[in-house]
Amino acid sequence: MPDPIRLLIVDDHAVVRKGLAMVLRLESGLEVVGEAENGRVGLEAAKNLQPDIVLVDLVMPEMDGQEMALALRKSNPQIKIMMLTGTEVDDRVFDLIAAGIEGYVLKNIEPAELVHGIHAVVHGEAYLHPDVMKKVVGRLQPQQTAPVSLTPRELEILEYMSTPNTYKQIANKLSIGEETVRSHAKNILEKLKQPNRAQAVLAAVKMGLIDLGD
Amino acid sequence: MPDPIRLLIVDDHAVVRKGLAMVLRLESGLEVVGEAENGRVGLEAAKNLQPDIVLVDLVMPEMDGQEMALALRKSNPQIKIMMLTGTEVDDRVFDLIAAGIEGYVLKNIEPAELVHGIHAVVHGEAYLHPDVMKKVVGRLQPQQTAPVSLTPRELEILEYMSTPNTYKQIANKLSIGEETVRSHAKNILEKLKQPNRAQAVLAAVKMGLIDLGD
DNA sequence: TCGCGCCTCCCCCGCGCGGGGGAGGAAAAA
DNA sequence: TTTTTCCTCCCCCGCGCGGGGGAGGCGCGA
Repeated sequence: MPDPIRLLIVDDHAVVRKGLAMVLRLESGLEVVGEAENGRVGLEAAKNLQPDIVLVDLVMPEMDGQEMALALRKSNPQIKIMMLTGTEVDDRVFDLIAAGIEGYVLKNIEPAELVHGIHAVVHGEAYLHPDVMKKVVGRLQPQQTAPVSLTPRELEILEYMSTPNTYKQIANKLSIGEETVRSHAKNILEKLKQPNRAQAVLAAVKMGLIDLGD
Repeated sequence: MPDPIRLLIVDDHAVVRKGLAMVLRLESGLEVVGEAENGRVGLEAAKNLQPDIVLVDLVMPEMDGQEMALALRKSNPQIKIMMLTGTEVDDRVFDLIAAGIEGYVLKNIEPAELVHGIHAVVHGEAYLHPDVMKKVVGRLQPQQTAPVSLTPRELEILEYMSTPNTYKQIANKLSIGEETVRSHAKNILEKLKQPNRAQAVLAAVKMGLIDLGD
């Protein structure tokens, strides 16, 4: 039997905190080494206790889960973080994921599933609640609802607009006149309601019309 | 007890296909309604059998899993798709996710976990194998390795450069001279090796220096 | 003390680009 | 057949921007 996973619970609701601790203490392989009632206290506790993982409630007074997570990630990046939140999936999940937070679960999760997630996160995996994952995956998928309708030619021009090519160069590559390209570009800017080429390309990326291609 | 989930298995290796079918048949709530040995046959079978979900091997002769998945998604979008693949996570996972494939598991998955994933997918959730999810999440995370070193001020200017603001407007917002902004911009373009503002912003997004913010 | 990086500001030049028009032809829809 | 959409091409104008210089002040580390 390996060393138990040392975890810290940070939640402003005592009943939730205690309940969570009680449930998790029943699990072999887990050791609740501390509790905290807000982000500020939790941050200090994490630094002192050096747990393997911190369960943090997202909404808290004084210092919320997001703030704490970002601060903790900065000061002690080796400590894993699992975010807890209510039933609705907050949009901040994307900021948190972008910041490298490994776990994100809703409070309606089954204890067994939470334990599973804790193990996954401690072992270096990412664990997202199904609802969260769905949302994240959905974000990855291009919006199939295209509020803007670009013609095939315009879409083609738009892709070239995301390259360093000038309109003249684009024209040459497509074997059409520069004025034609400029004409398409004007229509594209109007359709996308963007003031210039740079913004149009950015907007197009957001809309999934074109991709970065890495 | 609700109606069992009707599933179709598509894999070119008979032993894998049969084994999978046998294991899944043991599960109550699941009904293996068909098997196919490649994408072309599988596609026809799916259209005829109208299963709830199709388990598709990614690598197959004649028509591979990706082709089949895309074709099936087009013809019968209500049929869920779960992709099976070897141990390594293929880069095509991103294309598949982008195409709206709901599931993606590796063949080393535990049967119980697979059953769990099947249920999840049929119920409208997305199910990705932990390794796959890790890779996907990793893609979402900005690269922390910054090969280019911009000064704090330059980074600030760069963020403004991703907005419709002109240099003069940026200058006003920062309460500095327009020439100063232009000067920073010139340095930024040089450091990023980008020919113009649009490319610089795109490159910055790719490098994770700035985010789209949606 | 002497650099060196950073922030600040200035000049000139040329051109790419956005915005305002218009026009013709081909193909698809009405 | 008429109308509409799309692609093609043209004009003018103003200005934002990229590229080439230079310069002064400030703080920090050598």
